[in-house]
Amino acid sequence: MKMSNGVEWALHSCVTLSQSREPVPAARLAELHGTAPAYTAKQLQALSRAGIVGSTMGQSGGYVLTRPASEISALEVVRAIDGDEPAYRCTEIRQRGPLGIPAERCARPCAIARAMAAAQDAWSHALAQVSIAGLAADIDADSDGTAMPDVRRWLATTRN
Amino acid sequence: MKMSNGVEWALHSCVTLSQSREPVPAARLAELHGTAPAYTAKQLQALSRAGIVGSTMGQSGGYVLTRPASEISALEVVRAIDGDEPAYRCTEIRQRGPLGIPAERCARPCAIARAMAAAQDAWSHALAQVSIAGLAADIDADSDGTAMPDVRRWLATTRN
DNA sequence: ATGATCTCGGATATCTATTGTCCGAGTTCT
DNA sequence: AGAACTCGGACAATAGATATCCGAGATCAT
Repeated sequence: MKMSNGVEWALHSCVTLSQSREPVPAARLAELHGTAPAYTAKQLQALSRAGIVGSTMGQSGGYVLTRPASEISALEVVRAIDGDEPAYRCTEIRQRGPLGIPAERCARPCAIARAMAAAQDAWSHALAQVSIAGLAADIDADSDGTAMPDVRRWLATTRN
Repeated sequence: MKMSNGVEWALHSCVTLSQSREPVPAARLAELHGTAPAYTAKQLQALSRAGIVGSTMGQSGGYVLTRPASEISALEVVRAIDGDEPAYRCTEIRQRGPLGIPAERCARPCAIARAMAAAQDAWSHALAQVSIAGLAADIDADSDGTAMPDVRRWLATTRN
């Protein structure tokens, strides 16, 4: 079970965007994070499709969060990048083989699928309670309150 | 985020093995579940390496659970097949780019990594409380108590 | 004791999905 | 009106999972 690598980039991008009211181009985010520009852009496109960020085209364009950072959960970001399909998909093994159960008696999902779904719900619930604003605050606290001001300052800097 | 498809096969195999004290060959399990024989064998090898099942070679050999089914958690099976690496891996983006934080000040994991780890812990905790015996009981209950007796009867049948 | 048969185990191709990249359409500012 | 900069989707390369096969080893029957 492996999550897309782009989730990390997307979450960092959202945290960074939460520090700017002005649009930030994808290339700028890639430069700040030290990530591949083209691929970073791809993740931002996914966020845009999901409605988490809004895009402005043309000169002085870029991406902005569409909602307050406190109202965007980490779960939304993960789902936007990694897809919202559950990690476990039941192939209905119980219906196959010599002891296959007829589909009519399979109203409820398989017990194994139920257990996996419950685990995924616990995972989702944990991520739903983490907001971008909370992440930004935690990152800031880890650096004794210097990280986010530094980001704001760097974003305000005109591209040399 | 997608889990290996073999997890489903492995869990069903464990539930089936919990109904037999005699060794069951991999080919037999594949036949019962309607799965590809060669690939099913591969999953059982992984379970064997993890110590969840024991193997007996030669004629009338096969696989057996090494512990009571009530003491084997679904989490162990998932880890044996899908690997025990966490779904989210931090690339330490905070150390990169123009605002990169020096490694010496990165004693704690990144706040984003912490949130993801907490979610994964919630997921693991949920699966750790599900035992193979519990799954067998639930599957049995879903079929009004006919499923597991049917499996025992089928396993006792000599291969024509 | 010996042979034959059946078992697992690891090494080996195929294939899908993720990763990574590029260029065109559209918009904004000058 | 022109030019430069932006996003957006379409296009290769790569890694991992999927699926398979054959050899090593043990057991049972003879």
